[in-house]
Formats: sequence, C-alpha cells, structure tokens
Amino acid sequence: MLSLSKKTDYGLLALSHLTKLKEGEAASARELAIEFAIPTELLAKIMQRLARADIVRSISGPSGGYRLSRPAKEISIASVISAIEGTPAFTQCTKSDGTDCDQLTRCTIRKPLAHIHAKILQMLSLITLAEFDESDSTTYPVVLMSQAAKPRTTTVMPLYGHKNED
Amino acid sequence: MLSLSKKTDYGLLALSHLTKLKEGEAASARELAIEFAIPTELLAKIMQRLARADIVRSISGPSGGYRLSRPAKEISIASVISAIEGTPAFTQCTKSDGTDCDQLTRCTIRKPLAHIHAKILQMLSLITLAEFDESDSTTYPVVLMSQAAKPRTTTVMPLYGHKNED
DNA sequence: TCGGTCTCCGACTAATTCAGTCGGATATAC
DNA sequence: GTATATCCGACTGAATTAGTCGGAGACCGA
Repeated sequence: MLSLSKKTDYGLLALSHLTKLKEGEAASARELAIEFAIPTELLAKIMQRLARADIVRSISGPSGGYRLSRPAKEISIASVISAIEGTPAFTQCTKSDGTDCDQLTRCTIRKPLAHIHAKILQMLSLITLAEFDESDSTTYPVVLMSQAAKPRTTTVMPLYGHKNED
Repeated sequence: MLSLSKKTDYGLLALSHLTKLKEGEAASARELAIEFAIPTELLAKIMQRLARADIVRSISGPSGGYRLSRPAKEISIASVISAIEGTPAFTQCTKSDGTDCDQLTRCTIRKPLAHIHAKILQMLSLITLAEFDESDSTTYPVVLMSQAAKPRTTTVMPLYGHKNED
C-alpha cells in the first residue's frame, strides 16, 4: 500500500525527539521508548540500525544513550527509511536486477516504474529531519495538497472513485 | 519498503497490454495470464477489481474478455493502485484517523508524513497509462533522475551509505 | 436448446513479511 | 564490582500477501 512500516514510524519519532536535544545531550533507548509508548526492545533494535547507518551515534554505559551523528538538516528521510527497512524497491522487479522475472521478457512497465520510484526516492532524499520539525509551526516546504493534513484518508485522493478493501 | 504489491505489478502489466489493443478488441484474463506468465486465477481476480473500479470493462461469454473502459490517458496509476490494493496509506497513523495511536499524543511527525504521502499520491495521479507506454520510446515526462533506469537498485540512491537487510 | 467458454465472486490455504521478545555479550560511569 | 547502557542474533506469533479452489451466471455458436 505504499506505506512505511511501523518500525520506520518509530524511528522517525525517536529521531525527531533527538533533534530537539541540546548539544552534548543524549537520550537512551528506554527513555525514548517510554516517552512514545513503544516496546523498549523493539526501539532499541531500531536505534541500533540507525547507529549502524551512522544516522545516530551511540554512547555506551550509564548516562549513555543516542544522539544525532550530524545536524538534522543533513539527515534525509530517505536515508532513515533505507537504514531501517533496507533497500527500498518500488516494484518486485527492481529489487534484483530483473533476472528473476525473466519470464516477463515482455515486461514493458519496468522502466516507467523505475522512473516513478526514483522520483519518490529523490523527493524523500530532499526532505530532512530539520524540515520535519519545522512543520510543527505549519511552514512546510513540501506542501502541495492542502487537504493532505486531514485525518480521513478516504478523501485525500478525490481521484479514487471506487475502492475495495480486501 | 515503499513498494507496490505483485498484484499491482500484474495489473499494470495487463493494463499496459490492453492499452495496445485496437478499438473493439478485448483480451481474456487467461490470454493475458499466459502472455505474462501470471497465475490465471490470480490475474482473473485482479481484473475483477479493476472492473469494479471501472478501469476496465468486462465482456462476458465466449470471445469476451476485458478492455479499457476509457482512454488510457484518462487512467492514472494512482487509481490503478487504489483499485487493486485498497486505500493507500503512507503511515500506520494515516490509515484510520489517528484514534488508535492516541498513546502517541506527542506524535509530531504525523503532519509532515501526511504531506509527503499526499505529494506521492499526487504524483501518481498525474501519470497515466498512456504515458506508461510512451516511455518505451524513451520519452517520459516524469523523468528526474537519469540514472534511475539502471537495473541495480543499490546505486539508484547515492545517499544511502549503509544498508542492512533483515 | 445445449455445451463450451468466458466473467464473476467469495472463501480457503500457503507463503512471506513484520512486530515484538528473549538471552547473552560488551562497554562504561560510579 | 555492579548497575546501566548499547549491541547482536535468533526466535516466536501476528498480520499481510500470494495463490488456489469451487461454483454461479452470461453469452456465443452449432
């Protein structure tokens, strides 16, 4: 459904918290987990991945924790998604280089889909954590559809005349 | 991983084939399934959904089959995804109206994520089946990253320094 | 009118992915 | 040395997705 996993949600949430810390401060995984009501062990695992991707830096020992490894404006949403979920792929084909769908030699849609995928990725790579928090104060550079902020997803895309849930 | 399901892949593939049919022609589900090496019953099911969403029109009886219910240039990728996968949601929060994550009252990321989601959806709603096929001849209006056509996904986003697969 | 071919539909099972848990290792401040 | 922190892999259960099965109704041609 073109959606991010819960893990990524959690990760972004934690990162957005780290963004607000002052220089030198760190927040422990448990602290963050309690703050946002996320299972402690799960968030710990997510933070480990972010650490491995050098998005956060870990400080061991008591009074340790995590802090951003570089300024929030240098951390893109795309890199966060990639760190937590692994290599993103828009279609099944684009995961490998297409050798596994050799049955579909007549696959005419791979190329256009790859383009779309790239465009989405580029968009996500232009949005940083810094902009994420700015949007609290209703200024957000990526806004295109004003109705997007509405909670009801059904009405987000007026294009969808008919929907069926499985 | 921000990816489309296989069903959607199959659906787009079938639709791209229907696009090439002449006026009055129809292709049966089985015909399409054999053509693209897709399980017959599965594709039949996908076509049914597309029919329900009025993207294709079904013709019963022998010598029947499916054809597009309107010109390819009036069928957006977004509507196809929506028809096959149901209401798209970028995050878990945006699926319902947020009542189920009331634990996350401090959720500061919902709004910016909703914006990103809307932007992706808008992009997909601007691309039609017609453009899908034009791209065979290397002219494609949505191109932004030229390297996107490369098969190797690892190099698509140079931003991703570190990736880990689960 | 009868049989074959088609769409149509829902329910079912299998396979895969995702969320969350557990146990144990290492690092460090007090 | 001990308590608290990260770290890491392996495991289980839940949820989603892929694919299957069986049967009903529509339609064309003989």
